[in-house]
Amino acid sequence: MQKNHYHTAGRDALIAFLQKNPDRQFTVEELYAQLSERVSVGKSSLYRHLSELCEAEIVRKFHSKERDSNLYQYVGDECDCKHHFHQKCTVCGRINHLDCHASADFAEHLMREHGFAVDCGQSVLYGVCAECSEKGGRQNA
Amino acid sequence: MQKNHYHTAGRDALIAFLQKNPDRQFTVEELYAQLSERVSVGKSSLYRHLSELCEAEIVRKFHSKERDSNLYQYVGDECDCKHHFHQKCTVCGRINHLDCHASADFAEHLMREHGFAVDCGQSVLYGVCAECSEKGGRQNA
DNA sequence: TTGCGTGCAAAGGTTTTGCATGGCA
DNA sequence: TGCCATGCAAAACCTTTGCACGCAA
Repeated sequence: MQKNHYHTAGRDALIAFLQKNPDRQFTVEELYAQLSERVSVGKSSLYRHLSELCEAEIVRKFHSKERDSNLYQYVGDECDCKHHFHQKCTVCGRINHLDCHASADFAEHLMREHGFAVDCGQSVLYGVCAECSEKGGRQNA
Repeated sequence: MQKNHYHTAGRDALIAFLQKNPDRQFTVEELYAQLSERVSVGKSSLYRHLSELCEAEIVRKFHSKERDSNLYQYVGDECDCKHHFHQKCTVCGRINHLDCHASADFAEHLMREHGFAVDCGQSVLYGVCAECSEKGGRQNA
């Protein structure tokens, strides 16, 4: 990929904003609201950028069941996300990277015993994170 | 839930069809095409039924990244899907239930080491299944 | 007979596309 | 200067909703 020929204000602002919040997800609407405060930007351009950034795997697109909308999150380029699973908390929405040998072990088990070549990068484990568990219970189903 | 007062042809046909293909997922469009061959059915009713069946956890709604559309799959009621992971092949689209101790072991590891209470039922592992691997390569990215 | 379930059509929300303009190199 | 990227508006798309009718009980 990597076909962004020109450097433009809107694009830079979008990437910078996402990059500043690597552990958060945003809807297009939220990104539009944030960015249009500072620079002139249209939603169509946002969609175009996000779609391209997703292809380049710099940004990831999620579908939130709770909010029933698409969310975007920066995942960086140097990320070794292809080699570990991701835990997504269904309460707070945060995504944690599971940098742990068990990840690799489990992937290997899947391959050996089940012939299944799991793509860790794509696979998201849903559940409730430690913090939210401690806070007691589930805010939302 | 369980509030279906009446028994109607359209509803029965939908459930029967999904039940006959427990390992496959369908878009609303596909379901509409299949069912409208046999019985009179409108899309709005399909949406209404599916939405209700999802609430009752008889059907599960997935969002397919590849096809970028919502898919529905029968999961039954007696299903112990809450206790094992699911493998989804990104080539053929099939979902396999991972009835295996490693599933539980991994879930326990997540809880013990990471304090993460994973919800297996919601968590889908993406990858390429054994069959598709043997067929060689990837039909679609 | 009663009232829920239905299909149709229209509305609603989100995402994509066409096109002329403006900005980057 | 040439061409890409942009923004606007319209279109396309999927899903929900309103409404009058039909069918199950």
